[in-house]
Amino acid sequence: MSAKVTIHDVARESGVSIKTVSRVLNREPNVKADTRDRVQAAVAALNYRPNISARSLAGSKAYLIGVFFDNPSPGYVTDVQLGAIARCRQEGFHLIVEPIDSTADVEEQVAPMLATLRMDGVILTPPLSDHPVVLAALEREGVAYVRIAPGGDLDRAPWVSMDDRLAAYEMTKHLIDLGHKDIGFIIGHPDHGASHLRHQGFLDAMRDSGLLVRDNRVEQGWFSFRSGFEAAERLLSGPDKPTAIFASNDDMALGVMAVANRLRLDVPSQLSVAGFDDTPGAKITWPQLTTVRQPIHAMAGAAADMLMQGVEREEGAPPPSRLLDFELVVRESTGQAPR
Amino acid sequence: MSAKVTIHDVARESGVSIKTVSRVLNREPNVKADTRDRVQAAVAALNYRPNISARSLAGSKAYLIGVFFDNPSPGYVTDVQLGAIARCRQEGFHLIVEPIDSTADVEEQVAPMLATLRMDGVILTPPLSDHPVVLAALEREGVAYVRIAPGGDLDRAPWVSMDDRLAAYEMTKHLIDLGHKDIGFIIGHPDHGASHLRHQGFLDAMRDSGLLVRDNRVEQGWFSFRSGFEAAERLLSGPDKPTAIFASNDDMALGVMAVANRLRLDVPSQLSVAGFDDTPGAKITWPQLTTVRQPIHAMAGAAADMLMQGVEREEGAPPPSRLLDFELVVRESTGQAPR
DNA sequence: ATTCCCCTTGACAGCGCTGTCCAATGCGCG
DNA sequence: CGCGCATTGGACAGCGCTGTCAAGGGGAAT
Repeated sequence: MSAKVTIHDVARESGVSIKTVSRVLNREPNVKADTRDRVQAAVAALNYRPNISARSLAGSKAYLIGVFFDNPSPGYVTDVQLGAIARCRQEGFHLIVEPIDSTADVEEQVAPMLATLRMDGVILTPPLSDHPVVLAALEREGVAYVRIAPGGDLDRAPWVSMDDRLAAYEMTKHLIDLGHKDIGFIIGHPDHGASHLRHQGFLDAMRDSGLLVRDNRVEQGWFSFRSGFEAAERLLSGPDKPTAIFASNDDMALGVMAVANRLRLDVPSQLSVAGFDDTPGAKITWPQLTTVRQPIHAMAGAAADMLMQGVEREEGAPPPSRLLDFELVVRESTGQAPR
Repeated sequence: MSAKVTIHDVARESGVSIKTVSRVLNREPNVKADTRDRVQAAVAALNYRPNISARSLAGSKAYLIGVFFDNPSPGYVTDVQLGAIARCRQEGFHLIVEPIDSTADVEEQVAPMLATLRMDGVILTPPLSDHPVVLAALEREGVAYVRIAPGGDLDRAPWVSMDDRLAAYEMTKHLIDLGHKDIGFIIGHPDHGASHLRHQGFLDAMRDSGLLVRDNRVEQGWFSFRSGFEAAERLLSGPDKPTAIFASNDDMALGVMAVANRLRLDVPSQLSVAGFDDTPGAKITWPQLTTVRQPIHAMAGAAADMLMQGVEREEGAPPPSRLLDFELVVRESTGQAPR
């Protein structure tokens, strides 16, 4: 076990006071370049690392960012973590992950944790981005937070998102351009704000192209493979079938593919299938899924950035939020409509 | 923002010294039942939560458990996190996740983090469980750790695992019982200790049944969908095909399924496919994958337990490790061998 | 040269808690 | 009735760092 080296050791080594060491560590101004160099040399020589507990106890920063999730999609979750960590590392911050079980007592899970940890901020992933109890607890404890892809109440707090409506609009357009006129749609989990936006984008594109959306062409799903599978069974039962199905996420699209497979419907010659998210699963199928690439990694990184910079907004001003770009990923699961 | 309530407030409220409050918080003996109750009532009344930074600065515990990973499989990673958290919550511990990029300078990623955070312990997931630089850094910094599914050097430190060899053995037996005699095998990533064990289990089962394993029936994979896909292409090219393929993990098995699909080989009537891990992907395919359920959640929980109890082993004694049970999950991707 | 100011640096007091050590109290026993 | 021991409670000193405040030093302005 390497000996613990403290700020005092560095101070002694470089012949300055501990306060000055603290100054250079925190990149405070008003330190002579020469002094700064000496301290940095000592830090390097002793291999000194400030103790995070001491820093957060004495100071106002905890160097801890929380990530809350209650997301059935592991790919999404890890992507968020990776994106956030990438930015945190550079600033010496660390990530605390906290799965929240929304079916249990949320207040009880969140409140104690916020009080003990006193994190600098937390990143909320859907569907937690819109969870009233979580938001309220965060505000009550005075902990800053950034919502990823919130569904509504956008002025309440800073957020990072992408234009879900536009993405769904463009995907629908892509299908229409391929000649599809009768398109089925599977709505996502109603608790996720994005579900509504994607649905709206679909509807808008259909309307703008003068296409009819029949009632029995829209099914409710829950973002899970199974729900997509079941929705597809309803959509594809009987002789009257749509020529394309646009599912609100990849997992459900995979469910659609499975049904098509079972029904011996060839994708894409007899049925086009489109997903949303570009999860790893999109490539783990054959044919590979046409989908929308969400900038999850970048969104999480941006959220972490905002938190580390201490997102503070002036009274009345809109929260400093960001809308990132998505990308339409056209692969093999969509093709020309059968005539 | 709720006012910060400290241990002093609780002490005043309950009419004892802060030290006594500390005693009841830490469940130390020698506190009269009556006193303990008064203190607990005050804690509840004031909604007091001890500050974790102060605790770890003053005491020897940090209430922080790290999880290191460099795993391409998000399902595995989240499962580990969920399993570990479930146990940590009960004891008031929190989880720090740290992705490690083994292709970059590992020492540089691990050492500073260990020094600043001073965690109570870290959980190592494959392939990090066998990473020499990580193990060495942990030992040098005197940070306890538990390895999940390590490949070798088992006496070095505590671990939690399952019997990978036996599981692969039984899966192979399952295939043999179905009448398969010509079975292909796809080896996992060579850096993962389990890869070797699974391969060995396969070989043992074949030998015990008096079956021959031809050289061109064993392919090297990397645990990724793509590597499984490519291995399957080699295995299934030409007229001389195995009747079953056992892939060392689900992602690769999914790759095999994709190739079978493309080749218009019906699974399972013409080709049986078996995977390993029971990741979410195993159910996100049609037919669903026969696989081995790894007790990932339980393994992570056990690892967290060991760390929180302060795994200390006497000199010479073997580390207090645990082998958990696996389960063969037979679904639709395996069936009777074609005659 | 003198005054003023700003740039640098350091002394010191905590942050909220635990560990150590000692005092007070209560009990059984000779 | 007094002594010794076990039990319980409290005072106090840090843990390693940052925030506050004040002091010293050198240059620009007068």
